[in-house]
Amino acid sequence: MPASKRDHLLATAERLFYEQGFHATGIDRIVAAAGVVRMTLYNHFSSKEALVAAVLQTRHARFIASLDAATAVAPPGQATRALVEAHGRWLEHSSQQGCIMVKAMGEFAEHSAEVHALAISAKRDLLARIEATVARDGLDHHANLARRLFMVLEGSNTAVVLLGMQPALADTRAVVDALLNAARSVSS
Amino acid sequence: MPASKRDHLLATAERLFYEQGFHATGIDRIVAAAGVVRMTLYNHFSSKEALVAAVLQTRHARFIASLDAATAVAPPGQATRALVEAHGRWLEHSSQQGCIMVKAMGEFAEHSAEVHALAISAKRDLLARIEATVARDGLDHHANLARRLFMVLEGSNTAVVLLGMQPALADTRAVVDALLNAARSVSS
DNA sequence: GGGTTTATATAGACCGATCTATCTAATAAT
DNA sequence: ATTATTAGATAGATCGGTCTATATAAACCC
Repeated sequence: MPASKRDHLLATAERLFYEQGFHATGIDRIVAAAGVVRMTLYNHFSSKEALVAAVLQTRHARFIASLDAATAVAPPGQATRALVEAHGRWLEHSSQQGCIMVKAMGEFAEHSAEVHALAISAKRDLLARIEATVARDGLDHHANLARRLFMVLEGSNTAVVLLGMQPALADTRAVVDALLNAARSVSS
Repeated sequence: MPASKRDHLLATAERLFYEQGFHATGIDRIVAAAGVVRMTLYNHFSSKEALVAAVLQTRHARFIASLDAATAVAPPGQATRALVEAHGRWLEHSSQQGCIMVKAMGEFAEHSAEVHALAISAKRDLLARIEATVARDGLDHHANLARRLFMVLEGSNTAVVLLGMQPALADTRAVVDALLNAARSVSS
């Protein structure tokens, strides 16, 4: 009972795009790695651009689902920290080499308005989630705090590559703590 | 007195690589934009990979020079903030669409060990500069603090694209303030 | 200065490889 | 019978890189 060829193509393309880059990954390599033939891919996706868009959409859906699952069960007032921890777990098992949306922005800013807009909206989606979570925890100045937490999580994406996973996660927690403590006491 | 063709090629390639991506920018487009002929490029650079490496090196040298110039003239105890401000100015006039080293890591991780190592070492160079600057300001736990400041500056690269320049810079300052205040009072 | 070497740039043909995408015909699977 | 998949040829464009022949111009020596 293998998953559908379409799903298998999506998973294979996601891995190759993420590891090798979008433009550097040809259709032939994707279909070869997926063990299907080129027409099977074009049967499910109208173009490489459509395949890239589908990859980003499905990956983003998984990401958001994992964040939502974590915040949903968090104790009152702990949703923000739960979101940060969930983000850390996402880095650990799905994003050790940088954020795929950032990579997509870099490669498609001038090449595909659709893909670029998709990556941007994924990031805005994350920011909106952070803002809603911060508000739910009853923290003051939640819009300001949310943007700053967002910035820290963005930084942790790169820090993982440069500092290693465990230091990056520890430093992320430390910076988040500093922000949350400052928010409670000072309310800048 | 036009700059040398080599310098002009470097500047043109840097702009195109940054805006359009590395793999998506062909040799033909670079030489056409630079107004030179194909062989002129290969006269100065042995391959596209060598051109990419040269672009990253010269850009990084400019970046580091601007940071060093700012910290060199900073009042005692203010070098860290001066570095953060210098980084912000770099974003304003040279890096409004993400960090070129991050883009290079994404595109060359599996395609060029040389380019990938160069981008990594540029980031480590920045981290080392932050660490030296924090130490010069006499701040405690300077290695920990430096890694966290580094993470925040990495986040600001992406935040510029998603939030706009001025909000990103303001949020960067706010997070840096929270870290520096926490470092002085709590020494975690 | 005049003539000659030397380095740099131009123009453009050329190479094999790869790129995305399409087409048809045969073959499985439901 | 219908749908999905395979196999493979094919298209035209572009890729990075090489080659040769010509032209320009500064550098050097007498």
